[in-house]
Amino acid sequence: MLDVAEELVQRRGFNGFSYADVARELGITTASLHYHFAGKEDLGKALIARYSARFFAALGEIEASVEDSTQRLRAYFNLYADVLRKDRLCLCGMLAAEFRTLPELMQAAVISFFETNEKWLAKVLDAGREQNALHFSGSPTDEARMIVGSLEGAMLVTRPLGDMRRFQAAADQLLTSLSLSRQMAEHR
Amino acid sequence: MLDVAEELVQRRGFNGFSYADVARELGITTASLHYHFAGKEDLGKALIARYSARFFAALGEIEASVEDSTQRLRAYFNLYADVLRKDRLCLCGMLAAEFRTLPELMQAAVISFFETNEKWLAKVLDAGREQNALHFSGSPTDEARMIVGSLEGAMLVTRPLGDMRRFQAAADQLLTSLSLSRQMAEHR
DNA sequence: GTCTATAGGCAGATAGAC
DNA sequence: GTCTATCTGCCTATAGAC
Repeated sequence: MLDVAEELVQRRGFNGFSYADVARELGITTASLHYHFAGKEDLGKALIARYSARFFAALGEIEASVEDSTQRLRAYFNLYADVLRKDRLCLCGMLAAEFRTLPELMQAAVISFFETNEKWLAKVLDAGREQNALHFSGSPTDEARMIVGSLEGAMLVTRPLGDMRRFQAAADQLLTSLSLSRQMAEHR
Repeated sequence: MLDVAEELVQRRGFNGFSYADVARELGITTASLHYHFAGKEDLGKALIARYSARFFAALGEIEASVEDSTQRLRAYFNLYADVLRKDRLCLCGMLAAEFRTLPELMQAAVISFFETNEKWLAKVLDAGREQNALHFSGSPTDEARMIVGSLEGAMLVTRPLGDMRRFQAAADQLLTSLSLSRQMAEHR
């Protein structure tokens, strides 16, 4: 149920799908859907909550299984690539576009997703720089924000153009610029 | 008429506004709107056409009035910042999110916008590198794609978070990394 | 939990008078 | 060009039977 709705939102947007779409796909009626999610806002909140939980769990998984900072970044970028490969946008990236049309509680949940996401990334960046494995000029927070924006934007623009390599090129370039050992160090 | 519709699409998305919204704002009826734009798709096509024309005219203006490559980039980034300052997304960035729900001709027009946009930017980047004013590792085309994605994404994520400085920080970082003279040169 | 049935509203769109 | 009036369809949502 959430699976079907999630796919629809990530592909078509929150304003681009209906209860009827979800119900048809599941072979049930819209009335049944309303039993589980009284209103579309409830469904939306549930979707963000589950997506966030899964995403942050994946971040924890990366921390647990990957030591190297560069490899952690690579794994992090892969989370986005996996979404895009399924011809979807990041759920919260899509909702960010539709932000002005969303109920308040959904807006707050979207903001919270990005803040937590960027906080985790900033931590990884900070640690990587500490170990002299990653190199960037500004604060870890600013760098994290820049990276999240770039990844979300790369997904956004890649999908219409339909060439997955475009996203990969952007991700590779981010990774390269962070890994190059001499470039930024000289300017600190 | 197009002004009102454009604002609505850039703020709320193509699926997030109606003929009634436009008509109300203008003090006319939806029937009158249908006289000028038979269907929503026609309105959408007209919006993209005008937005693209205006955007590309602005690019021409930059070429005509600014010589320095770095300053051209700065002016280019400012086009995006100006849109965001009005609490809007790039029209085609918004439509890229909703891509899967758009009529075919609108999809084609969105793709065309990005291709022309990136072609212009790649030309500026190439010239700048030629003059040793800009520095990047891959092809001008790849770099242009990366920049467009980053700018679109920065707008996307900045708006919900509501802090314009976030976009500026991302733009500055792009500009800085392109301007630094030593970093990439060593790795060519 | 799922159904049928239906409400009430708004969407995009059209006919025809002025 | 703009209007009134209207259509048809889809949307979210609810009542109540099974």
